Amino acid sequence: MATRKEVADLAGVSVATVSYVLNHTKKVSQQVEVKVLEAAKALDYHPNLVARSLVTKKSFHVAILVNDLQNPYYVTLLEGAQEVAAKAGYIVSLILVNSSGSDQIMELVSRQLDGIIIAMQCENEEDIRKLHIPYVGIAEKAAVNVDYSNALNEGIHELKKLGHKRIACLCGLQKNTRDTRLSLIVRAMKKEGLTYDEDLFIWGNESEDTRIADGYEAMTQLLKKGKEFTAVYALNDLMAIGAIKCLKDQGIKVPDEISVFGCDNIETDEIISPTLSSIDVSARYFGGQLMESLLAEIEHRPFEPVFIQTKFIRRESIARCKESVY
Amino acid sequence: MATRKEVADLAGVSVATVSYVLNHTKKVSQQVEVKVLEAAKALDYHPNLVARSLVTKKSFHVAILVNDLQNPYYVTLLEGAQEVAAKAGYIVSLILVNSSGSDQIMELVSRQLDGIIIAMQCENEEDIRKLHIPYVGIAEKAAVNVDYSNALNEGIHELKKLGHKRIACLCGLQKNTRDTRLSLIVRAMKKEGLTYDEDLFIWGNESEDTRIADGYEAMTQLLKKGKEFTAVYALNDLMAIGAIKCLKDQGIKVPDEISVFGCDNIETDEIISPTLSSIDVSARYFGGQLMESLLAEIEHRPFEPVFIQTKFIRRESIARCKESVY
DNA sequence: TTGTATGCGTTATCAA
DNA sequence: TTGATAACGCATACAA
Repeated sequence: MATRKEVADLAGVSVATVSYVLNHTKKVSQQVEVKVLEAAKALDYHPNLVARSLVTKKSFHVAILVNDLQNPYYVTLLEGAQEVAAKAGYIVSLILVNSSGSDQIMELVSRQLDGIIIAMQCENEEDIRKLHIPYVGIAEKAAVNVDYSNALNEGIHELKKLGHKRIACLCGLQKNTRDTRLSLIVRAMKKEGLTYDEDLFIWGNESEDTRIADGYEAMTQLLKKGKEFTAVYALNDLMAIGAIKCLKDQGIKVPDEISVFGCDNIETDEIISPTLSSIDVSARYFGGQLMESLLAEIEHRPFEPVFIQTKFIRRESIARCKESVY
Repeated sequence: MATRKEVADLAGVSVATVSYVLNHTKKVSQQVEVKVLEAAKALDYHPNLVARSLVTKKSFHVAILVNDLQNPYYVTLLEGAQEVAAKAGYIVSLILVNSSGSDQIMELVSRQLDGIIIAMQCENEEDIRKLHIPYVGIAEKAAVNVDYSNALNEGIHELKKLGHKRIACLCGLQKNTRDTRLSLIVRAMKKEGLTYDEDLFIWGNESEDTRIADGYEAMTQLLKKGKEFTAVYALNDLMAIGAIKCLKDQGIKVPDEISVFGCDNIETDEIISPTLSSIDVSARYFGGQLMESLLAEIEHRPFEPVFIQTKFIRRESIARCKESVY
């Protein structure tokens, strides 16, 4: 690996001059410029970003914290974020946060990371704040918000129109977790004059019980209650898929007897049978905007808050209410 | 951010001594040890890994190159790799290689990365070799191999037993791409005395046409040929899922008229209907072992080559041949 | 056992 | 327009 000094020597100039031309940081004469560039090319010189980081205190390195990469939603979000970062010259590292713990998180400050995106329901956001590193999350109201209200209202309205009166909800998260979707779904139901029954809300045990198996489990619990319902909203599509599987296993027909819809509009929705109604949230765009806002904060640029609109996508999993009781 | 010097001052020792105790690199007296540790804790000191990298020339930073994160197979592989890396103190960055190009790859040198995992069908491996950075790929024979032969033999044998004679193959990759699975499937067919018909092999156009839509497209092409076949092997499950969708759309019943099996054993296999027969490849373990072998190379440790065994998983998508013709 | 001093490859400050 | 040279925070050879 050629160093800057070698380039300087070959070009017959000082290291400072090499910096000037390579970083376009000061005016240099045409003569030296070409000499330096030629020398750099001849030596196949690549600047050492580690050394640069040491003095500039900027690493152009950010991290994304995820805990459920098996959920395609987060993968798409990640793709969107990575793309934006790459375009801006940042490299993004993936931190899979699971049981193992937060020692990995403390490392992020040692590594001089410029910023962090928290792409998960985060319990210990406090730990991250203490790092004094710029970060953005997906949970709270922030610079980039997904506005679920439209789509949720639409979904509930659609169910109402089809005659559904008792709608259950597979929440995925623990009770009392503040999640926009969950408060909005309640509001949407009230708005449509539907009876809101706490017993039809199934909560998760862990911070994020939102996988297929969790949907299956939640539906099992719901059925066990023996309460009447004719439609189900699941926090996300994976849960909805699990729930449908459970209903099938119990010999209950979807959508003939129970209508189901989820959220995220993942690719699988159109593959399964019945195809799954869902809410499209532009996960890729969301991820991209999250990164944009993070980079803006890092670079002390202003960032205009963005509100991402959602859309209800009706597919086969929803049908007219048959007034059947479970 | 407290620096090592501040810790030294507070503890009343030299910076070298601080290094000695923090890195356990030299014997120090109990006295100084506690003094240093206390000072470090008091100042909430975190070593600057960037500075360390500059002198040690080790970044504990590796990259994984992927081009299709929408394929759960790669996600699982990534998870396995990341877990191993994290445990060894490495941070892993994700490089999404798409059309945009390879400028990102040159950056990896500048960032002093310790190693690279190429988790994709790679065209420009040459570019990466030129970086003179340790790397491992998934394509070629290497330190860690997935032995598909068992599972493929099993799969073909199973089909043979069920009366299938003409088996098509959706290859996903471009013709002449050397892929273990594709050469092995041919061998398996010959071994079972099945007629091998080139016309029943559908190739991809791009370097990796292996998504759901590609499977759909490949099956469309296959049907258009009008050649007889009663079973299909798809390079991976996504393609198989696309193929089944296509067959359904054409009113062809799976598995009653056509049997299908894929490869990777992704979660969706058990969700769709019919459930998809597949080959389990322990993607998580594979990813982990890839990382192990990379780290071994980086740290100049010996690495015992590993051969990952595969298993054929029979599910609903395969049934007795009805001798129907398409 | 502990301290001093040098270098890692940059950027940046100040002179020239 | 260019060049010395001092940081940046750490590791380490060598001295003490």
